[in-house]
Amino acid sequence: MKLSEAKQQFISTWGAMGTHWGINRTMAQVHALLLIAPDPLTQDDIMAQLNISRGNVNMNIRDLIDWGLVDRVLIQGERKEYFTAEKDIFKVATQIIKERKKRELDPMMKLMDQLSKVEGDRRDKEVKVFVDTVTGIKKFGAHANDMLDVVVKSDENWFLSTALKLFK
Amino acid sequence: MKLSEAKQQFISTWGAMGTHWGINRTMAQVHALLLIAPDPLTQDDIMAQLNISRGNVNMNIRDLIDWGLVDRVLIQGERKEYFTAEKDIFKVATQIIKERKKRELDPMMKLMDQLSKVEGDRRDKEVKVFVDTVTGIKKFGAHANDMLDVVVKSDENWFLSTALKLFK
DNA sequence: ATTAATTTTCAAAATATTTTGAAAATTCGG
DNA sequence: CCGAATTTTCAAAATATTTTGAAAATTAAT
Repeated sequence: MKLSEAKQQFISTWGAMGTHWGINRTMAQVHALLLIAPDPLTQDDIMAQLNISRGNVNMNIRDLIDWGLVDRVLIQGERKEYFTAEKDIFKVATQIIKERKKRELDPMMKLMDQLSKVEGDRRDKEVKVFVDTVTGIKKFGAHANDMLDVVVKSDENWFLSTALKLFK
Repeated sequence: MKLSEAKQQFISTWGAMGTHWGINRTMAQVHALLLIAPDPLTQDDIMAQLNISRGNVNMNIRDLIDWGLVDRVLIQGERKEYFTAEKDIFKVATQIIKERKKRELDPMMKLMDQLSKVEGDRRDKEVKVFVDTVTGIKKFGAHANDMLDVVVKSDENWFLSTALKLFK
């Protein structure tokens, strides 16, 4: 397979995958493009390569920066802004996990705490099932939280990788 | 907080969360409704409680069954079909993880294998960055795969929970 | 076999999301 | 400070997704 073909394939698959992960196709494609770009790119480069409008590039780049996945870089003597993506996939994953914990898991757990304090008699079936469900989610959330911390903190830790396999 | 209010809140939040996880709002809401229902529900029950059309309920129930999160139950003497959701959240998570591994992670890894065989000189910067990125994703995928297996196989395993905390 | 209850399908309508592109705002060299 | 280059914004247009609802298919009781 030719490099140009492989790049296309990579960008398009990464984009499709993005939609399964709650980010939009274009944002994921911009990210993919930057991931495999040896040097920083400008908005115009991205527009040209992905065939999308300036406004679109601008918005998606901004979101990627918010997610901590892309950085602006200033190239001396150049007026234009350049953009570059973190290339280390473990760092990328770490960043995504951190953000999603903050944006999704934490608020969800806070809500479950509240909901578990619902009024009503525990002997009422309706109440019992509700509280049990919410409690189950809280427990799972705590477990997931621990797991994710391990992923985030361990990166390519060899010992951990080995340890994990013991549990399989 | 009243039970009815808490239920509403739960359903609506679970639905919103679904959109961040690549499933649609309604499917997540139907799931939420079934999670906190003490007894199996019919399509009509779901239509009434969520205010959605019959066709919509039907399609989303089918998807939930495909995901292995909901089961049809036959109630003796009744003509209608009833539906019930797995209530154990750890089992729910296990099921979701298994499915998503199969639907997303596995194909992605297969593609990365192909892409890593791209032709071209490794001393070419373009080629190098591309191959390095793809290789990084493969490594991460393997790691993620192991982690997820641990989650799936360990469930509420106390020892594991404790062990995980050591790595934090 | 007939029929009424129930489920499924799917084209069209409604809704939601994404994209565009041109105008406004900002930045910066001279 | 001026003006050209660049970035940002955002309403409107394009596109994509979800929902509806009625017709078709299926099911099961009589």
